[in-house]
Amino acid sequence: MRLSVLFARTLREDPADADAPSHRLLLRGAFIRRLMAGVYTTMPLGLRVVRKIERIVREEMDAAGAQELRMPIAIPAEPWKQTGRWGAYGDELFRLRDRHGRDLLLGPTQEEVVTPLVANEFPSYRDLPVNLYQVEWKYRDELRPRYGLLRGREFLMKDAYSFDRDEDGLRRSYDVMYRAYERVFDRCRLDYVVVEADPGTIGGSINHEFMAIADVGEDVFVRCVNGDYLADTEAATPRPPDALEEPDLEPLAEVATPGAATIDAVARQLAIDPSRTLKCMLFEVAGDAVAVLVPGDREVNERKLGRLYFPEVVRRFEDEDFAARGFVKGFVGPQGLGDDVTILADPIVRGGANWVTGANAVDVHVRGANAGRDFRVDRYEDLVEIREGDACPKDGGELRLERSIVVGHIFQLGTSYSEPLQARFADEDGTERAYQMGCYGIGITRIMAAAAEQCHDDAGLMWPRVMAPYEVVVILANHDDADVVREAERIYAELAERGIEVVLDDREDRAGVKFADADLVGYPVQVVVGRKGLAAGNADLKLRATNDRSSAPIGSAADAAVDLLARTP
RNA sequence: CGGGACGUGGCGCAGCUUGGUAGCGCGCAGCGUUCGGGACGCUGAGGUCGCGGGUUCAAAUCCCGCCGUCCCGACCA
Repeated sequence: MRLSVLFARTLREDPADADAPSHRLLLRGAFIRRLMAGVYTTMPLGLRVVRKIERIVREEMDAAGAQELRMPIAIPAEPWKQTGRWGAYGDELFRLRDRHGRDLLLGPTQEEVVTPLVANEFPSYRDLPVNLYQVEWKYRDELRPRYGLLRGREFLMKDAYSFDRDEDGLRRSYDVMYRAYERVFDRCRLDYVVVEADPGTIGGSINHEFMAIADVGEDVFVRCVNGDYLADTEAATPRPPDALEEPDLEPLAEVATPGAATIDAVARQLAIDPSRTLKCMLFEVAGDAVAVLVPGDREVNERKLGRLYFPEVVRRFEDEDFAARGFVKGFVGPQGLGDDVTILADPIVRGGANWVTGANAVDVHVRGANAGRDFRVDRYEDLVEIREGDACPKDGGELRLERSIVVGHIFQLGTSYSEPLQARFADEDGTERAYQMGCYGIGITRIMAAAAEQCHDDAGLMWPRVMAPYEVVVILANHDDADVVREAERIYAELAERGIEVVLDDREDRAGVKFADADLVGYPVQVVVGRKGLAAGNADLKLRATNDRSSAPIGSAADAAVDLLARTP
């Protein structure tokens, strides 16, 4: 390819509405162009990157025994109504209606298509297991698209679906995919971690997230500095401090705290650290009141609480609840709560004594409240929001919060789709059973953005070899010099001949413009052919990954480029 | 959907407070000089000032409504 004809105009300045490095650089490098919020045209350079990622994914899926097919994007709503997702997916679903008034949707994921399909085609246990995948554009009307390709409303995803006879089979299929995913992300040279994710409200199914480390990532996870613990913030459990050995118990005493209805106000009035206070949060679960105790400087993680009571819904007390039960908002303390209130405490509370907490009366708190003596704790449960610096549950090491981008997510679905869709196969004993399903997603366009986040410097992108749009750029530094042109053309042809993906920058621009563009677009290797180098019989090379420059005799410039390419990550 | 900011040639911005001929830089086209880290000179093309309404002799500028975009939050493969 010659850059003089390539449909790619780089931008000299940062676009005003791009903030994240990947968004900024992909726009500037002419990989993508925005059409509307969260929807982008993939330009020729960008499409080459996408294709390369797809190829890696396809190779690993095929190697794992999955079979590629291609399912429609515009799909009927009926099966979605059966699984309940027509309603549950809410406004995120792109809905449309055909001329006959039938409801359709643009697929955000394809369980409702693939499941009935498999039930029709493979109705016997002898057909199983089977794993089907596709690489197709997905549509989700995100609440807030952002960061360019990182959260788009249209995005390219590889989605795979496994069907097994039983749970053992599902686990085997899942393990195979888990390992295939590791190979995909290893080959993509991503710095990533795998975490067992919050089972959430899907129903306690096992699932893992593959998360590429990036500052702009939307998902926060914790990692022990000693490297032995990784967890999603929604699942992370800090090691509680040791219980006090022989606490010097103060007497319980009331203290006036006029107007101090917040932890901060109480701490200020009494001149104590917020961590000395005991926060008592009230929730309503199935008509009963639940109190959660955490130190005043900590937050309750309501997702953890929700999981504890799933499928019951946990709701934070509102003003009416306080009024109805006679609690004083801002002055609630556990010592006054009756037997009808379940009192949960985070284990961290064991490490403290002589708490300052509400006295269950307006403008009054108490000092010296102690568990056991002054109030009871029905159960200790992990309910605290993890934070930077907490102790690792495994070795007590310091926990650090890091951000990441979810590039892959795999689930053991079980029968949660096959049951409502009545997708059953005949088992060996003749009975009908619902398929045990797994689903496995990889965000192709998201990998592209994540790689851009991880591989760039001030000058531009630094693609790993496997996803670079082209491997080598031959820069013709003086387009008006016949010798330079001849040598550049020769090296370009030789590299192409050797199967290297190469572009020739034959534009009539000054050398500086070409150098800047080469750095911006991020070709792994640059070969500069110009008058200056030629006078010494050399071509000059640059390895973008390190920005190291070198020279090679013009006659062996192609060899030198190939050698350098081999040194690109 | 809540909070914030912004919308002026392809891109980045000024002009708006105090209404009166629509500007600058980059890019684009032509000519010339330059030519290994985003050159310079001259000439030129290109704009419903997001859209609609209102005030006014007169609106990019003031008022009302809407739309769009980005950031934070809620939410989420």
